[in-house]
Amino acid sequence: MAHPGSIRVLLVDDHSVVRMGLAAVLSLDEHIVIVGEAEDGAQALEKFRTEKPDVVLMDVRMPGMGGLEALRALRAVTPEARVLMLTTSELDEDIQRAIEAGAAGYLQKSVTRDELVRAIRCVHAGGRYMPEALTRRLEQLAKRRHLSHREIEVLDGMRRGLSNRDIALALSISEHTVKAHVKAVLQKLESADRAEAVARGFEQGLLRVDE
Amino acid sequence: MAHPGSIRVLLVDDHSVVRMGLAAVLSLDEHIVIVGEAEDGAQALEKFRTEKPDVVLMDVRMPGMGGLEALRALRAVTPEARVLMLTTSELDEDIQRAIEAGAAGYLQKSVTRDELVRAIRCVHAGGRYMPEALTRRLEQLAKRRHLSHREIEVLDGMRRGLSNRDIALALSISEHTVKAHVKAVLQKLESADRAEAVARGFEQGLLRVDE
DNA sequence: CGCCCTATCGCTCGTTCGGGTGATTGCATG
DNA sequence: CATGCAATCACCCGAACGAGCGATAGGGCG
Repeated sequence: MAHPGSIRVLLVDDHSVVRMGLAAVLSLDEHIVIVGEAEDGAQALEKFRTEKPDVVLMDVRMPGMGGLEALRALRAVTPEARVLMLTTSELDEDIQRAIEAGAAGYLQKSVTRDELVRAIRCVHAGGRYMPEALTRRLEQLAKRRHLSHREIEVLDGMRRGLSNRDIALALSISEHTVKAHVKAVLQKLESADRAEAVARGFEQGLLRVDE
Repeated sequence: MAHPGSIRVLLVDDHSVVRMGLAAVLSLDEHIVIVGEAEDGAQALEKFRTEKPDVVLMDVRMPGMGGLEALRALRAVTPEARVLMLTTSELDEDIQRAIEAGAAGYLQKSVTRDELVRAIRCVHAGGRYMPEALTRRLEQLAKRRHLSHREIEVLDGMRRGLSNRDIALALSISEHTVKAHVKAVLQKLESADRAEAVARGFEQGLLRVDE
């Protein structure tokens, strides 16, 4: 190692431009050494085994094995791995899942060089790093009433244009019960009708575009 | 200019990491010179006036004035401006809009260094650059019936949970007309009801999560 | 053991939705 | 000029929706 206290970093992002950018930004700090790059989750696991980095900088969205899966897989094998998640999409409850999955921090790609370096140092030192804006979002997410498993299934039925009766058939329950669930969904999502409920579902990440 | 045939490039992206990455990638080519960077649309217009770049590399999504607006504004004043749009979100009909607004090319950030440089040269030479994958998407988009402006307004009403009557009030038209629009939307989106239509709206990028 | 939440089922009733089938105007494209 | 499309308005009607009242049974938790 070039410096005694150097921090060995592994970059994981499917966009080469972003990797180059991170490398360019981080190479300005003499304590940080890029020991490897990976384009997807599988490569990340591979590189982690061979390079044993101190900190992993990982994109959330990647083709194939996504960042969250990779994070979980990594933590399952090596719980002491320090992983800083990076993202472009700010408004997501991926954040929550990332934290639950054991991320040591969560950053947006719009971070300044300074904040990025601070975050890496913080994480390397064993701490957690979370930008203020995101902690605020987290609180919002915690506040929001969350739907039960059944209610989400019903919401998904609505999304697919099914009538209450058809949802009932699909779930093998009575139409009355479906209506009860629909009512609960509408209340919890503060929606006037199923159309708005579906919209809220998308907005809050309960429903996803990629099917 | 360092080289006689050098291409003067302006970078526009709100993520400093991406700008650094692009700068790092492009500075490897001796014919390309970064003459400026901007963080948003307004800055881009400003920089364009002062620097007169040959090619503008612009992100689609930016806070404040988005990339598309900036593109339109730029082309309105300087129709000969050569703008290459960059994006992370692959599945979008922003592409179509970008082309309509006069973009000379459309790239994803996952491009290789090689392709990026080729695209810049191509655009600088007066051509258009469009990755194969995106041309295929464009055809798909062209196939799909697209909603009129009014129909999208009505769809947005549905998304907000408004009844036909309320949409009518909001748009200052009769409820009958709204029903006609709703019917057209349901047909075009092949939806059984407004809930599914809203879902399709999100899936096809007609409606956006960020409000 | 109570308490809360979830899932399930039941009924009524007014409102809204969406299909069917029309029409007219205006604008643009060919 | 004809054709097509968007936007506007109009009527009828059955089916679906959502509100407002319920109830019962099971699981987790203090």
